[in-house]
Amino acid sequence: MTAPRVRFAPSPTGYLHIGGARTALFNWLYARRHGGTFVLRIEDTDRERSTQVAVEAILEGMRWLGLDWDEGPGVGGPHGPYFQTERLDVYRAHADRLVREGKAYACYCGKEELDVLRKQAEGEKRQFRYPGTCRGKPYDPSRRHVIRLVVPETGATSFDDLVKGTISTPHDTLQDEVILRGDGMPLYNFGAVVDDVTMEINLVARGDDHVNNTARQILIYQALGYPVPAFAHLPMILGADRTRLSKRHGATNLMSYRDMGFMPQALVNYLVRLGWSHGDQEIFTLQELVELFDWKQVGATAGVFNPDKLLWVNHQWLRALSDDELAARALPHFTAAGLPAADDQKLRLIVRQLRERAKSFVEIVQQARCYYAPIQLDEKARSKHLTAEARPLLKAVRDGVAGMEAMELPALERLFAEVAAAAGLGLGKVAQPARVALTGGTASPGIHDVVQILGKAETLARLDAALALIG
RNA sequence: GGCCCCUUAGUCUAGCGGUUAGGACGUCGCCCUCUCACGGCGAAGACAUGGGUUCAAUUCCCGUAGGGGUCACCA
Repeated sequence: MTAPRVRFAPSPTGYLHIGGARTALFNWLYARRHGGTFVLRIEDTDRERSTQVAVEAILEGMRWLGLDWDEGPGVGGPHGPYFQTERLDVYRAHADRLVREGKAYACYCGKEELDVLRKQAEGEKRQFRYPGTCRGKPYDPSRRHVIRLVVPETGATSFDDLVKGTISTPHDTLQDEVILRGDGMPLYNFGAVVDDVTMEINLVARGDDHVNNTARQILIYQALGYPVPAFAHLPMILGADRTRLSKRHGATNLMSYRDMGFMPQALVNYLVRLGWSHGDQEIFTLQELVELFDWKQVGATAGVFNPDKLLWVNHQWLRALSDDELAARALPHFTAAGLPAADDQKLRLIVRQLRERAKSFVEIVQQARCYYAPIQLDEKARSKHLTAEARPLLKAVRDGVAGMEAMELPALERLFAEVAAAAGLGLGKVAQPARVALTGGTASPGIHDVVQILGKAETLARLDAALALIG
């Protein structure tokens, strides 16, 4: 088989969203799997909505996920330019040829008059189709016009989708489509086809909201006399209510997941499993995915985005990190939260304890807050554990710690055990009050670890404060 | 509404004519235990529905219902 050339062609009208990221990922995986080429093309012909900021945001998202492109913005390539607005002459040339060959024609109908017809059809509960008024009219470049493709009225166009199987579209549901606007801008279907042809794309993989465009595009390929590529339409990602994923369902901006403390590997892992599978395996590295990816395993059904599962996947990735890596990656989130953490031994002790307890960097920060800021004493925890009965126990722990040189785990374990034994109580009777005094709450890593993280001075200070509080 | 696509537990999925319908997230219970996690064990929970085809349908075909997508001088 010839090496695949695939592309991801976002329009820069906003940030890179979850769905787009998955489309890009599948394309990238396919290209890498077969030693093909992954092209990034920016479809910015909607001048109203396209922005440079959005272009940057999309590139940033791609880089964050680790999806590098072989041709496109920044890297160039032999089929450039890769911004559609820089390719207007290409579309014009192709459109002119179609007009010359009688496969397309200039249409002088105003938008307003067509809207009237549209309304009328709507009123009669009729399907509106452009009536072909300008078919056969002579070409007059001096009048403002659009270019329409001559679409057959009978028959049907079908294709074999790599994920959905054979899909057929009757021509009577189509119309003489506009391929070039009055201002010379190509319409989506035309621009995409001309670019895919000139960029030698041989497999088009995109969201299945494009299924209905495919027949129209195939008609354009045929009018142009070019080979039709293969198609793969990926099912949509839905929200919990099974409607198209949107802001209402939570964050759809890929990069906001970075800010929420997710690892890019986790997003890739989760996104690929939403619609693709390899037996019972849940966790995949990018390398594994490159080796295993296959359209055959891509499901045809839309999937609901499940934040809980994403969090679980993220946890799997997080806990697999070494202490050093985990600390380094978590640090920016501490800083963002305004906590004075540094990449030091203390941070490493903290992340070592929190890797099993926190599923994201943000959760790590939440759970580690008490080691960098004054404790926020939970009232229920205080009334239950910082009691008169607990006072002598805390005092004993305090004095024990005061008498120790360094905060070594074995010594701390001995201390807490001795205090409990001396009082004839279980370890919990000592540990819980101490935990509340030291962290402000009832949930934390092992009490010895907490003391070690806090260090001698801070431990004593917090214990004294608790003692004073009890009175 | 027309057209197109989809349909295994709450969710993601395995399955590709004969299985006690498997795994994962989540939920619940028990164990471990200084709390919380982690881990271990266990439980509840699915083939939308009606017809065919077949010795045999979750699996193949058709209808119905439900869901999604799309019907622009947007992409």
